[in-house]
Amino acid sequence: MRPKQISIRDVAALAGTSVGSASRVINGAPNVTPEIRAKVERAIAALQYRPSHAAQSLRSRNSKTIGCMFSDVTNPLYARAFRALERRFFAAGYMLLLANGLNDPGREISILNTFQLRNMDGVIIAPGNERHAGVLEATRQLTMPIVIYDRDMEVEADQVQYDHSAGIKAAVEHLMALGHTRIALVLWQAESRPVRCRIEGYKASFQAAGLAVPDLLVQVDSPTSSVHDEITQMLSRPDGPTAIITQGTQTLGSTLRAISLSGKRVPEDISVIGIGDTDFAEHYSPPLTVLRTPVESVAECASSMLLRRIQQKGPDPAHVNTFPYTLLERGSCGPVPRTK
Amino acid sequence: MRPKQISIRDVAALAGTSVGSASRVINGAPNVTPEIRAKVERAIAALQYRPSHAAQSLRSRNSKTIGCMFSDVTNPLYARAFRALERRFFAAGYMLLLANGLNDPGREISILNTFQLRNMDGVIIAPGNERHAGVLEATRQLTMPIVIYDRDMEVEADQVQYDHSAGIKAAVEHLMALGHTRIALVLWQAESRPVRCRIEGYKASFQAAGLAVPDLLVQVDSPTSSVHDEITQMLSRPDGPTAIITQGTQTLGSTLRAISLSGKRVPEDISVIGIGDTDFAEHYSPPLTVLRTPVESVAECASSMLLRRIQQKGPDPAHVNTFPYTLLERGSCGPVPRTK
DNA sequence: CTGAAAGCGCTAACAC
DNA sequence: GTGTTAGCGCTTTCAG
Repeated sequence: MRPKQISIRDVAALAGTSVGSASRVINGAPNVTPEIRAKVERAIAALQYRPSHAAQSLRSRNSKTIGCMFSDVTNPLYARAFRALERRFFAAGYMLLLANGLNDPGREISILNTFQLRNMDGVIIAPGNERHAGVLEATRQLTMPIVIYDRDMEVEADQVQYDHSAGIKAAVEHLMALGHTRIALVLWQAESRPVRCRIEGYKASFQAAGLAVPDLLVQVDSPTSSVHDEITQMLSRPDGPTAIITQGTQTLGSTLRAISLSGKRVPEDISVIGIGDTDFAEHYSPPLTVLRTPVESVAECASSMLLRRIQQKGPDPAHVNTFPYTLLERGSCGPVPRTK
Repeated sequence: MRPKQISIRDVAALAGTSVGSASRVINGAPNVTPEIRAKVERAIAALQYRPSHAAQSLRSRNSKTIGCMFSDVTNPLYARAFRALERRFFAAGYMLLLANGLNDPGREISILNTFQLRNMDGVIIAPGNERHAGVLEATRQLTMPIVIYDRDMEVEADQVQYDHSAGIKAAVEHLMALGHTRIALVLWQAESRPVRCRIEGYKASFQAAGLAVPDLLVQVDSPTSSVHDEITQMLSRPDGPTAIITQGTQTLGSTLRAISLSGKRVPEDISVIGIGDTDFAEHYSPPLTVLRTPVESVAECASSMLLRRIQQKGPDPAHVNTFPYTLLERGSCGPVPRTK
C-alpha cells in the first residue's frame, strides 16, 4: 500500500554517494564538497525524500519536542503563554506537546512520566498541585532541562514567575490613594504560588499603611462555585468593601454579576480591579482597571532559558526570573463614595 | 554521564528470558506464560526500565501522537475543544502536539508538513485558510487519518462541523418573534466555513420571512480592528439595527462597548445575541443570550472518529458529522423599542 | 572530505 | 510458548 518509504539509502544511491555524505548534507554539516551537496540535494528533491523523525530521534537522542503541562489551556492566560511558546519553539524547529494537568495530581504525575518516557528535549510546567509529594517526585525524576512556570517547587530547574505580591500591593495602594480602606481580595482557593503571594502582598500593604488587615479576604473553592453568593453576602454587610480586587475570568465575572445584582454601580459605588488582563476586562462596561501580567515576555524568557540549556549542556546554576505586574488604569476605579 | 540507559536487553537478561518474550510482556501480548510474565515484570521493576518511545515508534511505525492544528488556542472555543480532545486521547495512550496556524498559510503548510514528517498517527485540523491551494495540497499530502474541524475542504477525511446556518436562523427568528426586523450580523471577515454559513443562514432567514435582507451585515477585517467604529456608525444611522448578532469574544466585546458608548442599553434599546457561549457572555451585565456551540460533543465525536480510523485501517467512506447550535436565552433580548 | 560499518532500542517474523 | 534474528532509518565513529 505505502509505496515503500524512501530512506536515506535511496537518496545516497541516486546521488551516487554514501549514506554518510547524504546524512551530512541533510544535517548541514560544514565539511561537504559543494558538488556532493548539490547532488544529494537534487536526489532529495527528485525522490521527495523526508527524513524519519523517529529514526533521527532514536539515533541522535533528541526529540526536537518540548513538553508543556499547564493546569488548563482554557485559562486565557495559559492559552496566551502557550501561543507565545509555541511560536518561538516552532521557529527553532521544535514542536510542543501540550497536556492539561487539570489540577489532578495523578494526572499530572502521569503526564510528567510520559514526558520522560518520550524523551522530551525540555519541559515547561506549571503543576496545579506544586506541593504534592508525588508530583514533586515525578518532576525530580525528569532528566531533561526544566522550566517551572510560576510555581514554587524545590527542584533543580530554571524558573519564571510573576511578582504577585508587589502587584497586589500596587493595586491596594492605588485604591488607598483613592481613599479606600475596605478593600476585598477575591481569590481561588488553591495551594499555589500565585495565591500565596497575592495574600502575602495584600496583608503587607495594610501593614505598611499601618492599618489592620480587613476581614475581606475571600477564597472560593472553585472558580465557578459559590463566588456569587459570597460576594453578594459580603456586599450586604454594613462594613462591606468599597473596592474589590479579583482574580481570574470566571471569578471576576461572578463578582461583577453579584455587584450588579446588588444594585451597585462600578465605579460609583464600588471600585474593581481585575488580576490579569483579558478580553473580558477590556471590553466590560466600564472597561476594567487591571493588573496586567506580561505573559508574552514571560513566555519569551522561559523559551530562551530552555533553549539555551538544551543547547549548551554545561552545568549552569538554575536561574529565577521574576516579572512585575503593571497596573493598567481603565474605568473601574473611583473615589470612595461619600454616602455609605 | 547518563548511567547507560537500560534497554529491553537488560530486562531480558535479568529475567533470564529472551528479548522477544520481554517485548511480549511489555506490549501485553496474549501468548505468554504467567511465570515468564512475572519474571519480566520483576526485572522491569528492579531496573526501573522504561521503553524508548523513539525506538518503539521507529520499529512499530506509529507514534502514539496526534497532531492538532487550530488557528489560535487563544480563542476560548478552540481551547475548550483542545482540552476535550486531549483528555480523551491521553486516556487512550496518545499525546497531542498542538500548533497554532495563526491564519498564516505558510505557517499552516509548514505545520502540516511537520505532522507528516513526524509520523502522527492522526491529525485534527482547522486551517484558517481552508481555500488556500498550498494548504489544501499539504493536507492532501498527509498519509494518516484526518479529521477536519469545521472547515470545507475537498480532502478525503472525516469531518465534524457546526450547523452555523441553522443556528443563525434560530437567532434571527427569535429576534423576529420579538418584533425585530432591523437585525445586524457582525462577523469577522474571513473566507472560512463558519462565516460563509452564517451569512447564508442570515440571508435565508429574511427570505423565508418574505423580507428583504437588510443592509446590516458587518464584516470586520480582524477581530480587534475597526469593529467599534463600524458599530458606532451603524447605530447612529436612522435605519440602524434594533438587534445585533455578533460572533467571537473580542468582536462581541467591541460591539457591546460601542452600544454602551452610544448611550443605548441592552436589552431596552437594543437586543444582542452572541455566537458561541463564553465566560464573557455568561457574566456580562446583563448576561447575554447566546448561540451555544456543543464544543465538547464535537470534540468527543472527532476523537472517536479518529481513534476508530486509526485502529481499523479498513477503507471506510469519510463521515461528516454536523452539530446544532442551541439558543440559550438570557437577558440580552427584548421586544423592539417603541420610540425609535 | 568521504565511505564503510556499527549500532540506537525495539518489534515482528520465523524457527524451534 | 519462546528464543533468535533481521532490520526500522538514521547518525556517527573510524579508516582511508
